[in-house]
Amino acid sequence: MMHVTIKDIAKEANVSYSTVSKALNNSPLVKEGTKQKILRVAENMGYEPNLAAKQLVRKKTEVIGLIWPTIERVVLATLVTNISKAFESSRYSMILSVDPIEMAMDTFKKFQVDGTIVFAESENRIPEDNIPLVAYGVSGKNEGTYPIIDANHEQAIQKAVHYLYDLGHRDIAYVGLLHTTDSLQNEKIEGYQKASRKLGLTEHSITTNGLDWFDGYLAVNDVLSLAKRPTAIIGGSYDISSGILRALHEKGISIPEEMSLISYDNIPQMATAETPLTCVGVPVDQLAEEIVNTIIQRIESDDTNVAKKLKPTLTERESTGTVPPQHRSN
Amino acid sequence: MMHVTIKDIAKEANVSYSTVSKALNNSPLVKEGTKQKILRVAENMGYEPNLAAKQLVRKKTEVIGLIWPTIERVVLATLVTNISKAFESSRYSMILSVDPIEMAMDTFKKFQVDGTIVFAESENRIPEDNIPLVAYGVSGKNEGTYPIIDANHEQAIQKAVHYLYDLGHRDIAYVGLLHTTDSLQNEKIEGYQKASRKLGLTEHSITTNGLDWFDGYLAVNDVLSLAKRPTAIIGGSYDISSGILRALHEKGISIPEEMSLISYDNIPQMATAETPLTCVGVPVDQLAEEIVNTIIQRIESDDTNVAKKLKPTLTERESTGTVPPQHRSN
DNA sequence: TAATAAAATAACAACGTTGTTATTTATATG
DNA sequence: CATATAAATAACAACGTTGTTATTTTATTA
Repeated sequence: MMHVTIKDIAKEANVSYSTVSKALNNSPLVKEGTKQKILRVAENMGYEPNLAAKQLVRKKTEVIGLIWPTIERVVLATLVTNISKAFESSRYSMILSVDPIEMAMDTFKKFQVDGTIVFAESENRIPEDNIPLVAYGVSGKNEGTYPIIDANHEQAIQKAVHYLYDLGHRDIAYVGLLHTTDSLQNEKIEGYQKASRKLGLTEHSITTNGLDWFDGYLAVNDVLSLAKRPTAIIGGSYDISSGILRALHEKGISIPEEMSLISYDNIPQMATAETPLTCVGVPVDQLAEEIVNTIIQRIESDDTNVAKKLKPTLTERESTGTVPPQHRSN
Repeated sequence: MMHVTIKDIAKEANVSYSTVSKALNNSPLVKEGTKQKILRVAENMGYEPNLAAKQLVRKKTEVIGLIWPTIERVVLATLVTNISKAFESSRYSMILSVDPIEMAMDTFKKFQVDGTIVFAESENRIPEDNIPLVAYGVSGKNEGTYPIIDANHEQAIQKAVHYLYDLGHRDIAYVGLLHTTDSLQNEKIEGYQKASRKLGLTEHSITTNGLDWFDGYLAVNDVLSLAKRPTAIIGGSYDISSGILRALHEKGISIPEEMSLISYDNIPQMATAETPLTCVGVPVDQLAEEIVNTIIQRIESDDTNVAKKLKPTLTERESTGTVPPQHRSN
């Protein structure tokens, strides 16, 4: 059985194919009665519109391309899922490429996607090919040809520090990747430092060797051998925090009675960790929502809006509590 | 500047647009001289062919859709990257959807992809929508409307056992997810059991609670408290093995002097683990190659080939060695 | 009830390609 | 050198839509 076209429907319904087209697009120019009849016939015949033809005349695809060159990072996987879900309630659908940016752009240009979302790692300018573009995750100075959506990492960690402070903690360690050129990591550290200074706390920052779980795992030894043993730890990412969590369990340190733990990254996985983790960061669903809205807005109103730093949220779970009595400062 | 079409080129080059079309498709029907001229003009004008138009008449897109509903699994991420790479040397390109199968199929049907690859988790039949389809990873009985590519998990683990046996090991533990309905896991266990029986070894299978790294980490305690302490461990997956590795390091058990470790999954990450891991499984690049070839072949010759179980390979690294002297059985 | 306005439908030209058929131009043949 | 043949190019109809313009049908008015 060949593909059925509007002309087939027209013949079957005894109308002209232009009327069919209008009916299928719910145009007010066709009488309700005929519209219903045509719709029914189309349904019966199993009509599927031909995107290529539509595209050829309308020059719109209602498809967004997402470029994700580094699929190995779990946090981003969650974001992708959320973005995909966010598109469901719009008239757009999403396709994905894991190729390097330039290549992916080429593919998407061929497909004539209406817009692209790029998960960018470096701060390098992305060559904009006059397809509306929105980037995620390249902080740094933005020269403003395309919007950049980013979480406010600094503020997130600050929030974490203040939250712990309010619970009575005075010795709070930060475990993450220090001494790096990765601006994302650096922003977090700055948040930690600023908040500590503001609250008059001594800083205990412990560097890891990488961003994997065992990097966090190993760092716990360093934390515990600090001159003044901290009562709370802030983990710089989901992976690092799960390593920390594992190590603490291992050493029989109870959470949150003896040690509070709070993690960067606000993703659902935090709730299903060994001990459900309190965390800070922009919730992924919110992030996804924002990215989707921005690209759609940019497509539909050609709005060259500027970078957006999203406000992080703190989600309280079982891994944090008030400071243990024996450590309470007078 | 508007999009340049073959008609624009035709005007510029003083030929008819049909000649331009032929020239651009390198048809033997146009004289070498004019062909060159046209190509030059096209280049100069920055011509980009319009896929929609081409597609409308040719009914081919030379694009393959990959459906990957469960992006959270790292091993699959590596496979995706490899598949994408494998397509580079063909005339096809690949797009990805992370939507549920039915939804993704719909999107791809709209795009009129020439074929789809599905990463299937369950053994449920995938509704084939007369777009050529190749599935990856649903073992089980295949009723044969589409090819299923799968690694021979059972044979892989058997290979691991035999390899360890040849190194002198007589007490080999298997750490993985037991007692499950997940047929992939079960195949591995069967491999372990069959090989053990064949070689007359006592079985030491330790079940984990899940497939995460800490599941492997935790299982090590069970391994070490077995009546007869094993001299080698087979980890059921990359994640599990990295947990095992971590735990062994932690406990100061040297690898491979005191304990050999071999992992299922043959991915590049194995080489960059704390201790480079010996592993078994079909190498991802090979798997990717096979998947790509199969779908292309199916598209181009409508070959309804049957399921393919790929032969696993053992890659030797630093985590395995001969059995320690004190454990040697006479 | 004819004239007129409004509503519904039909006709048709785009959109940018490919592939088939028709025409022109160059080359070989007797 | 006229003629048959081959090579090169041009013309044009698809492909399946949308949107604009032309036509028909129906409703409204004097």
